[in-house]
Amino acid sequence: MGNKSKLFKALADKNRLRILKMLEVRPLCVCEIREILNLANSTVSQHLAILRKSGFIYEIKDNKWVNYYLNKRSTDDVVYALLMIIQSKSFDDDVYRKDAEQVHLVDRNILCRL
Amino acid sequence: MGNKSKLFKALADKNRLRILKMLEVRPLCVCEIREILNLANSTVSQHLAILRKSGFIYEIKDNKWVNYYLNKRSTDDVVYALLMIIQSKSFDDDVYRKDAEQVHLVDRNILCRL
DNA sequence: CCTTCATTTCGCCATATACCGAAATGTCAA
DNA sequence: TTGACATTTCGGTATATGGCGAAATGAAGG
Repeated sequence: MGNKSKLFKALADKNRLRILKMLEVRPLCVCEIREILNLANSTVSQHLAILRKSGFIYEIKDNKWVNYYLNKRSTDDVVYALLMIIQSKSFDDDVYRKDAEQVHLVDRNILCRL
Repeated sequence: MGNKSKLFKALADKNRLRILKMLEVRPLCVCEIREILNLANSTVSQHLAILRKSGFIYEIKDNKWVNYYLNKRSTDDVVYALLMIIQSKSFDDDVYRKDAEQVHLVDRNILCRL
């Protein structure tokens, strides 16, 4: 329903696509994403809010961190289909591969201080 | 390859989505689209250029008109999958339905003068 | 070659978006 | 309650985008 272009707007940003591809590897907190994308915490937080409002991700608070998850079981057909595309083999890029490696390396207990 | 966000940017506009949904009904020229969207010819032309450069549509010149077609047989997996979503039953809206009606009614021989 | 007419390109303006740092918020543990 | 720390919200700025009208382009016919 509503405004379909809003869904595509959420995906129409290089950094937000990188975030979704990283969440494909595992759930992440803001500071882990900040470290990999090399952006300000506030900027990452904004991107996550946009992806969450569109239904592509959801959050679960855990201790002092907020973990963000890829919403693989979205009940919105369009969101679900879009996430399938983004997770498909064809949706690939050097940047995404490098980010995925970083996701395995980052440790929130070391890097998280503003 | 290249910049995946560019594909989503092309779809991240209300009027460009309306154009794709109208082309689902039948090929159209610039002035028919202008009439339905109520935009300037130059604006429609820009939107079509963006959709064409991303591979969602193609053009075939016919007499004095340029006809734009939905590129249903795109060889780019991602473009193909995105067009499938846009053509799916779930991708619906009152605006798209009204536009589709208009597409049946417009006659380029009557309305085309700048 | 000249005219006509659909379309595209250009220059400009208003709004939307991405980004940052600073301040506010929220949560946990001392 | 207070302090520490992850996150979000706020205010501001630079760039990107969508819109228009005018001028340029291109194709068809006289």
